Amino acid sequence: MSVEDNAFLAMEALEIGALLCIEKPVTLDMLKCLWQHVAREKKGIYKEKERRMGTIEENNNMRGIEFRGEIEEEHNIIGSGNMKDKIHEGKKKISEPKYQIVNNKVKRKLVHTEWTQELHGKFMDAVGQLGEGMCFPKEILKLMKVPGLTRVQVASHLQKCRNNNWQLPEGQKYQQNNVPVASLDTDPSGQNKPRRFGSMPRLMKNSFILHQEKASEVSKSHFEKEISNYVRHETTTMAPIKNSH
DNA sequence: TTTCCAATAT
DNA sequence: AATATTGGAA
Repeated sequence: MSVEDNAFLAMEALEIGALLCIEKPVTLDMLKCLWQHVAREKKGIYKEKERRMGTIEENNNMRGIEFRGEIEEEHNIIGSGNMKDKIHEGKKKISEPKYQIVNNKVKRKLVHTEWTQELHGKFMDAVGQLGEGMCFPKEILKLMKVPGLTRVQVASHLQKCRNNNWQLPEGQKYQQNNVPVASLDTDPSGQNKPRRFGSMPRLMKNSFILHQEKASEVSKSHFEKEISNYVRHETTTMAPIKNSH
């Protein structure tokens, strides 16, 4: 970056190895474009020619690189990132930013979080702590303490779980730390009207079944009891299952 | 203003 | 199928 709008300087920088020369002050617009150059470089589609020649093009305050027309930010999100090169950040599996070259254009690849057994376990723990009527994405997120995880992501997962529509991705076995069970209505004041919001996800049935398979007699009966609690709860305060065609 | 959440998109 | 995004409502 330079305050100086100097073509010669820019060329020199490019000779030395700069990918791009931009003028100060950097605009937000400009910043939004930068990733494309990184992506390009990574893909090795930089031709030495372009470095030396495609210079003095005045383009959105950019020097040294022509990007208008040739590279366009493509907002279409492609495919789903293959989950291979993941890195672990805290407890959340995230993917590195990914790009893909299609038709000589740089496109962003979709990156999404994978709800692993561990992540889901934390989710369920949080849900269990919060209890029926108190399960809001924001609160769940807070209790989960997973760096990088967002409220919206939790909300999406919560939706799936509420609809009993979720299962572990490929091959992972489910195992819970705590067993979150909607507590029975023990509210003595009797003012425990069903809440419109914040309902607890209903994934417990499956979990119980998995548990029972290897559970001792004692804990088995324990689970059965919990199930009955759950069932009762379901019929009293759960929203009806939406029927899909 | 912020957050929810069902519907819908990818 | 799983996760993300949207957009009206609370």
